[in-house]
Amino acid sequence: MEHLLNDMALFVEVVKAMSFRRAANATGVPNSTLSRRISALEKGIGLRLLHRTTRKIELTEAGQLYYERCKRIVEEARLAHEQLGEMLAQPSGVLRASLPVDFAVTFLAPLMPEFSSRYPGITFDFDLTPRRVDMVSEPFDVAIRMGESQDSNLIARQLARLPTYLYASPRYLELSGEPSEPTDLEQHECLNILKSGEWTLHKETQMTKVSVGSKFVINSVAMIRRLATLDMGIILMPKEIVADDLDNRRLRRVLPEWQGSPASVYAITETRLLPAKTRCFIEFLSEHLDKLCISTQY
Amino acid sequence: MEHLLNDMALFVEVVKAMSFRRAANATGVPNSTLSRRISALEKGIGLRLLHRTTRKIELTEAGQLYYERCKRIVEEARLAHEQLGEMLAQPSGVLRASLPVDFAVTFLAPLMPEFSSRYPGITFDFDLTPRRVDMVSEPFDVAIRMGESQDSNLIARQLARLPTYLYASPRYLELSGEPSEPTDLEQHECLNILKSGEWTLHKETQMTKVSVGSKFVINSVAMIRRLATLDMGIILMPKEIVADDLDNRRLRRVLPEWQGSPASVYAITETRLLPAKTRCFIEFLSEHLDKLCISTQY
DNA sequence: TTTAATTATGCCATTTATGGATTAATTATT
DNA sequence: AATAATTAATCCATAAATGGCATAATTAAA
Repeated sequence: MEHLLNDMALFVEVVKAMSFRRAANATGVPNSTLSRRISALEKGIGLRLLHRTTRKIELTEAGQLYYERCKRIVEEARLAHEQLGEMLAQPSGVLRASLPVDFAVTFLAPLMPEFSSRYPGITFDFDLTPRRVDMVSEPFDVAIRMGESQDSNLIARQLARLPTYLYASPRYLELSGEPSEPTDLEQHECLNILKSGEWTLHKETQMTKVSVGSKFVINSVAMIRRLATLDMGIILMPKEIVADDLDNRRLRRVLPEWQGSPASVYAITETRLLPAKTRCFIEFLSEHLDKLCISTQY
Repeated sequence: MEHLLNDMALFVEVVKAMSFRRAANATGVPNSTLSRRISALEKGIGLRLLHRTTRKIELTEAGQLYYERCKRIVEEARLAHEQLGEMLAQPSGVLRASLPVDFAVTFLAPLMPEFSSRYPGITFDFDLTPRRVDMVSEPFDVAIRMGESQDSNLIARQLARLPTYLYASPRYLELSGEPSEPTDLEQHECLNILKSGEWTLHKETQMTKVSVGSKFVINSVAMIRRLATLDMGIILMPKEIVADDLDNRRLRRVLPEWQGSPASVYAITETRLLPAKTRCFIEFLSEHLDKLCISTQY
């Protein structure tokens, strides 16, 4: 009793084909179903729409009237879906993203000129407030997170695994001595994001874990990096973050044979049913950050 | 995967209520169904339409766009159905009927002034060609038939059972003698529709059958009646048919204690799903012919 | 007139959707 | 801060729709 809308579409098909059978062939809906659905529609309305003879069908007066209306309605519905399809295919609209400021400044900013010119229809609304994984209540299209963000019922796609390296300022190393083995780090001030107590280091096939300590608990990469340039300790992070400091010799690499566990970058969305703008953004980031990984891996 | 059209309507309801629960209350569709149908719609389109939190829902960009389209489409569909509903309720249009000429002249014609003024929106297309029960191929809204017309898969509604009486011209009775018992009829020229050989006669609780013969096989009531007025035999028919002849003394009743089996009048339609014009016509005939039956029964 | 072809519908086993109660989760209230 | 209340999503037994096949009925062709 509530299939009226869909039956309308079937009715339009039958009338267009002027035959149940041809409509069945055209639509893939079996003729038994067509026949039953049209009958149900007629009963639902209370009027016969088609005069059926075994050889051909004709519209009744009511059917003629109804068809004219239905044709338009079904057509408009098709257009509505197509329009949404374009939204799926043609990236446009406002892209609302929540990102860590350090990721935005270091990785995203350099990619924006190309992205923006490739997808001129997209405008941007970036929120760099740290850690806001509300996603469900906040109207973000996507959030970028670094580290392991395993929030339940959110979709996390890994964009990159950035290799990390150890850095310190020349003056810090002068004062505290340069470590020559990973275990030496336990005697040093190791500035870490949050208060985790263990760094995993790799050298070719070797792997070792060192528990590291620090006076600081800080949730800002920029601040940790700034402290490192002020000779406050050793840091472990992707080289891109400290590229400037390396150029200016404010920092230099420590234990250059060793590297830390890659820092994962995730794009987090509330659903997999994404509009084109979001899909393109994530895809673009994934491609370009992947390149970055490969180019710096070795 | 093919419920898109109906899900559109549900989506509109949910958005109007801005809540699955309220939409469920408003529409009677359980919220579990709403939830599943909206999800199916989103998967079908490939885009999320609603941002759901446990406390409230919001439209996504795509949802906003889609809603504006859907609202209009659903509204138009509702209007289309209402318009057809009016067709059901407000009798109008051309009424195409096939009727026996004798029925039309004798019974229908006198009723037409009242019917026509009660339903001014109806115009008429009467076909008085004898016996055309095509119905399915011919675009008749209704056919009136007298006698027993038990055509399969056509809907026959009995409009009246008209009592029949025996009539003959005074001169015929002079020449052939006046029957005093039903069995006397077997010696007379009994003019009959078609070539049936038996008349069933009633007198209060008595019933008797007489086999009757005639030189004629005729399928026209008018012709039989004309022959009777020309002293050619005895006829058995409703009194209304011969009312004029009775007034003019061209015919008078024979065996006045006896009457024949009632002649049934049927309205035959192809379907029960009738537009108002047809329903009103049949209803009107039924009422007025019924009155006729009762008034003449005794 | 007979034959063949075409079409809508009835039937029934299978697939699919439904709906009431439960669950998980979040907001408003105390 | 903790509780209560409200809401959307999930589960599963039941109900309904589907689709392939057979049938009836009719027209076109032979």
